[in-house]
Amino acid sequence: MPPGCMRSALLPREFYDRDPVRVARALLGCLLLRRARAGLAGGRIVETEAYLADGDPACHASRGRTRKNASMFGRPGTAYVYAIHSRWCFNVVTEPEGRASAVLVRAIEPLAGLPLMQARRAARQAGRDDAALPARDLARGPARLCEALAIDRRLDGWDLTRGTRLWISADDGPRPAAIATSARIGVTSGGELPLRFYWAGSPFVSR
DNA sequence: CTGAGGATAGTCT
DNA sequence: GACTATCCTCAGA
Repeated sequence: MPPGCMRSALLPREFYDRDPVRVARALLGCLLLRRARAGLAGGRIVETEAYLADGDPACHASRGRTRKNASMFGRPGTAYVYAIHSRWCFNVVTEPEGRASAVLVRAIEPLAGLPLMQARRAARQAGRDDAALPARDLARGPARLCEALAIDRRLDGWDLTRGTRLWISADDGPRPAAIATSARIGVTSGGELPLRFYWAGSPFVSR
């Protein structure tokens, strides 16, 4: 861990209690951390996407509450983890409880627990080459990120402000010199809204 | 009970 | 850029 991590501060609930676009931008540069029995792993958030409570068909809560998206309706700072094609995606709930907006964390720059992340990622690809994956490929993309950090449905609904198991900290390390914007990746409904944000120039961004 | 669909990623052209 | 494996949830009958 770089020195900056030592002075990192757990993000309070108020951080998440605002519109998802602001949260998505503010999360760039923050540290996503995961502690499990196997050890600590995590890194710097470099890519996010916002999903809006109003007028956003791509938002999972747009057609009301179901068992699957229930945690989206929870307090700001709650984790929303869902599966697509047998892979996991990790979101942070934003705005006051019941609004059901969120930010999808799409990629991190791995900083802590690289061997652990490599082992987790290699496990799925068992049978392929034995070479360890480069840091760049450990957590580039939402499903890869969850695999590297061992995030699955057991963490759906987890309170990120607790500061255990899975949490996010501010960091006084580098901040993005520029935040790039684009349409969200893979969304079939919701148009071309510029709701994807990423650290311009970072090699750890997906695509 | 059945079928459609999905905020992916790996592979091929 | 296109194709698709693969599986869980949900809506509809």
